[in-house]
Amino acid sequence: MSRPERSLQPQASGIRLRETRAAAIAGGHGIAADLIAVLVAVTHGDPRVLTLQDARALPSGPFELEHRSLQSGLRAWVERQTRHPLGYVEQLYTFADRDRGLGPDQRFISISYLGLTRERVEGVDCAVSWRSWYDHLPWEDRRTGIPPMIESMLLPRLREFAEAAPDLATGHDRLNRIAVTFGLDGRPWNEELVLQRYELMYEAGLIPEARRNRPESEPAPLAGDSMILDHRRILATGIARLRSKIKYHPVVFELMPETFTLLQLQRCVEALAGRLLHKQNFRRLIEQQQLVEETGTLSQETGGRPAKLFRFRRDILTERAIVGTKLPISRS
Amino acid sequence: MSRPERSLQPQASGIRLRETRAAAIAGGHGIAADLIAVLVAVTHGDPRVLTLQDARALPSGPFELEHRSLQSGLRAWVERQTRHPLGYVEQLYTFADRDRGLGPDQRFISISYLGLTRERVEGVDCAVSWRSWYDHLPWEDRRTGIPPMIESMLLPRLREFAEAAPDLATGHDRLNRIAVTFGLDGRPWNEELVLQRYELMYEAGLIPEARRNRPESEPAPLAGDSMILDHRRILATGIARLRSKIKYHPVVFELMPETFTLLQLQRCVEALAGRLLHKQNFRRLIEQQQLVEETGTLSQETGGRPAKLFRFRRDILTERAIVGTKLPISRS
DNA sequence: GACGATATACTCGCTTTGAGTATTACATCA
DNA sequence: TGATGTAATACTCAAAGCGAGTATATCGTC
Repeated sequence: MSRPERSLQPQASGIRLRETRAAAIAGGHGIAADLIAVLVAVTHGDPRVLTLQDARALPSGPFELEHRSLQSGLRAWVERQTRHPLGYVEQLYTFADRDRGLGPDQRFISISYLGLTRERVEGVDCAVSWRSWYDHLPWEDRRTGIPPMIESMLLPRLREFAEAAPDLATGHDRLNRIAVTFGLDGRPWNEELVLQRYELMYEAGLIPEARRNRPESEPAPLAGDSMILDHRRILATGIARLRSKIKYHPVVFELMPETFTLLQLQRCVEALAGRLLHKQNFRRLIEQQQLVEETGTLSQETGGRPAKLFRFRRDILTERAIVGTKLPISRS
Repeated sequence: MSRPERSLQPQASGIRLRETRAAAIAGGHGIAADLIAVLVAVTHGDPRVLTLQDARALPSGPFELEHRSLQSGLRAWVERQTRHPLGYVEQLYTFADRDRGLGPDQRFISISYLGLTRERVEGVDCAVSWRSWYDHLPWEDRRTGIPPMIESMLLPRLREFAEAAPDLATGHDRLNRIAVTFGLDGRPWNEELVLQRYELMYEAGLIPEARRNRPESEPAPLAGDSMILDHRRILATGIARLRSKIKYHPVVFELMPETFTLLQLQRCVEALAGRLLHKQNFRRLIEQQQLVEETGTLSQETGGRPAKLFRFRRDILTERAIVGTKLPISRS
């Protein structure tokens, strides 16, 4: 693929960039808007996210006056700079916490987006790369069992945090949050609690980003590769949203090639959810929802019996609105 | 209750306010941030929303530099001006469409929030009032059956819109959207599609707000009371979010008094969902989820057999994280 | 032609859910 | 005082959904 016109962000740190832009804002009442993207692809069974600055940052860019809307502004610079067709795009969250700004007179509003695409092999700037999101949040991947680092490292540190509580009630509360978010004491693991787990660890000081103004020379991050500012938090928000979304809306197909086998589809969902699925029941679910249709051809690359190739039935998106009711609605 | 220090918005139109604020922004690159709130309460079985300017606007205010964060900014001015304790607050969506601004050099970013509270009888400015949200979106209330205005007015106008399509494919697509969003031809009604219905009607020209620069003297709104700018759209977004949320998170209780009967709780959910529920199954659902506990006292005000009074088990919020899985997760 | 690997089909029991009927307990009024 | 209206609560039952399998088919490879 061709080289982008300019790199997504200068090699200088994100902080530096912000200073430059802040200076461009006139007068005392400065508010500037940033767009931040969590761009996701699944390749070789790995959920990946597009990063910059050697995996230290998510792509971000200014929202400018000439943009028609936030979403079109995002599409504009992502597609221009990565030459990626951006399929599904969804707004995540808008932040404007005081500590994101630079001083009392400047303020950054950051609007984050989740985007789904397919990874392309590109000859882009090597600072731009696709990374497994589990590099940044390793405790979220339970496909090969519970990661040992949870028991060996996270939980001891989290329990210390609970014990260091100022009073008994807070301590109990912390222990309870640990147990709920990490599925302890017989509680089920809930893969959607990505943000809750991140926040708990942030409070417990396990996230290096939490310690402000720390010198660059400090020891390596405790748990997972860290990122600048709150980018890892935004990543966690994106993962949480996606893990929840795949359950009631057929967005997985945005991440799949045109045709695929059911096992490939399953592996993709497993990559996102961070846990393994029951094969036969997964097939039943997909088939009864009529989300896919056979192409008529077979894939020989399976190693065993050839698998039927399927394609997503795009018309299903308009045909019915897939939402689940949990209310006992009266039909009479 | 005491009078607020100043009214939520000056009596001049919202547009006027924006001009004033825009002028306060220096230079050519002006971005200003607005906070807009959809404040919901349920009173006497009616879902209500706090409005200003004789129900023509939602409360909104500027996001200022001294605010700690967006959410605290919102809480600050809502609680100060309405003296309402704001329980549950959730971010809805951030807009910055070009036609929301005033010129090529100014831009408004609007961050909208959903807030749940309980209505209070207040001696406030009479321009501030609680209104049934069905005044603005009457087609959304199906508790007493399908509103006649759908068949008599909306559908004919929507079909006209479909027929006026530039080509056959677009026409088919429009008919399909009408059928899906309004549950025609045997399709089920889906109460969550509030925004989709609104947008369809907006495109069809059934929403007076869609026609810009129309003189104030024009005929009354076609369907539901209109609001300034895109406030009705934001209201629709809030309703949609809430209708979806009540199904997997116990937020209804934010709208209930301390103690309540199960029928009162049901009526509240029905008000939000815009449809009736099956009484016995509703009770079963509430009880098996252990969301409530008996207070031990009875309510005599039921008309028939006295009903047990319940209270929400607040501890459930931390005790478990209520989320539903739809993935066939393997347990072995 | 056995073996390993994967795909696909089919089964079975348990739980959940939709849609009832039956019974209980109050207020009101003839 | 007991018939009547109204609402609360208990209980039933069938169908659908879901978790967890077993069984069989079809390839490549040795």
